[in-house]
Amino acid sequence: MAVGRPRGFDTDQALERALKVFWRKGYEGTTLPDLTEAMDINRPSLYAAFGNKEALFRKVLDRYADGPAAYVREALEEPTARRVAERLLLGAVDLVTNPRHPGGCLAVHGALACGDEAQSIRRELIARRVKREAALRQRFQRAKSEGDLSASASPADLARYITTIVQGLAVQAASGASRNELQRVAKTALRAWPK
Amino acid sequence: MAVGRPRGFDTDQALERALKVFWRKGYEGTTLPDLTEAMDINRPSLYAAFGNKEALFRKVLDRYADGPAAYVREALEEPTARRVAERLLLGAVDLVTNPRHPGGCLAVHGALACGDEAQSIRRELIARRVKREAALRQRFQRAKSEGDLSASASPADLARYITTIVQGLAVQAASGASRNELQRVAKTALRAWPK
DNA sequence: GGTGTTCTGTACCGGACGGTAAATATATCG
DNA sequence: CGATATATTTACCGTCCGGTACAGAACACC
Repeated sequence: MAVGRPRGFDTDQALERALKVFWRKGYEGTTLPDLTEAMDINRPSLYAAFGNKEALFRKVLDRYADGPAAYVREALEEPTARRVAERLLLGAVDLVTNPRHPGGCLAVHGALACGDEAQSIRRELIARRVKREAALRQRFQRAKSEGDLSASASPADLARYITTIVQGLAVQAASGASRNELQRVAKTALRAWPK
Repeated sequence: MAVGRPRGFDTDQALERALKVFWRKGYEGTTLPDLTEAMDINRPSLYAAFGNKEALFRKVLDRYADGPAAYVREALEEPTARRVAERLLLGAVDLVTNPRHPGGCLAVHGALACGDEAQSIRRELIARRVKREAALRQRFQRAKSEGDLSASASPADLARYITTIVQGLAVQAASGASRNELQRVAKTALRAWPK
């Protein structure tokens, strides 16, 4: 066991609570009192354990990707491009309308537009979105070489199309759309899938 | 002419400059110094002419709807549902990737997630998004009765689908997608349109 | 040319922001 | 039992926030 006074709170639980707050209020809209109250720790403890507000948000982002948004990686492992697309869309609907979550997508509305101080977080979120789209494009490329995606289809176009819908779903959920409504959007979107 | 000292600036031009700032930084991310500097007026003049930050933002929203986003109303006047959808999608692409604009859509990322102080603005934006979708649904309903939209099509589903894509386009543009890329997204999306 | 009215400029308000110094409490190690 | 190391607590820092009081400047009216 480590020397010194042991930590009086569970960092994992604290991170989970911070995630919920950032998810609901975005990066800029979340204040340190918001965080310390939700995490039930005081400010110096937060700084000692997580660095600062920005570092905490990045840790929260990783947790988000490994937890609520883990469906993305799972979707990429589906056997066919069509099923990848289906799973991505329906997984997104589940995520953004899950009543146990704050609603919407942390990665989309965490810092879409923001002041100068949050620009670095904004860029980080953009980078993650771009990276996710790239992974999807590569998956569709592979599908093409494997023959389950038509030779005339464009992996880049399809990846961008699916990504666009997923992001649109996040905005819709933030505007109050229901799970059922968004499932129908996903279904409609899939009608555009190449034969 | 009105009595008293005349205003030393053009309110229309000032509003236009405020629009650009809010568009780029969102409601919360925009500070009063950001505004007064861009508008080239001092703070008491801003308050005398526009009320306060929130009232200014609402005026900016109206200007946005009547200016850059006026394509929405025009789109609704297209003769067929299919052409309404086309015009809406391509108009959105033009708007969110117009190099003369800040990029993205003010109504989408103005206040998607925010702190307690901005909740009233967030609700206002949600209300406007919902209203716009309702107008589109009614237009598709009309199209159905006029016969240019298949009897089996769902106006509600289609309206939500198109709205979702438009909002996704805004996020894509904020992530750096090019006009050409998003035009291809719009084209792909239209493949889902009912025969 | 005074007078009333409105706008501009400066300087300021209380409060909230993100972040930290310093003292105290609680553990392990010798 | 010290001695050492880490965590918590309280209290505070400078800065920026949105909003405004007040005095002076520029016009219309009589």
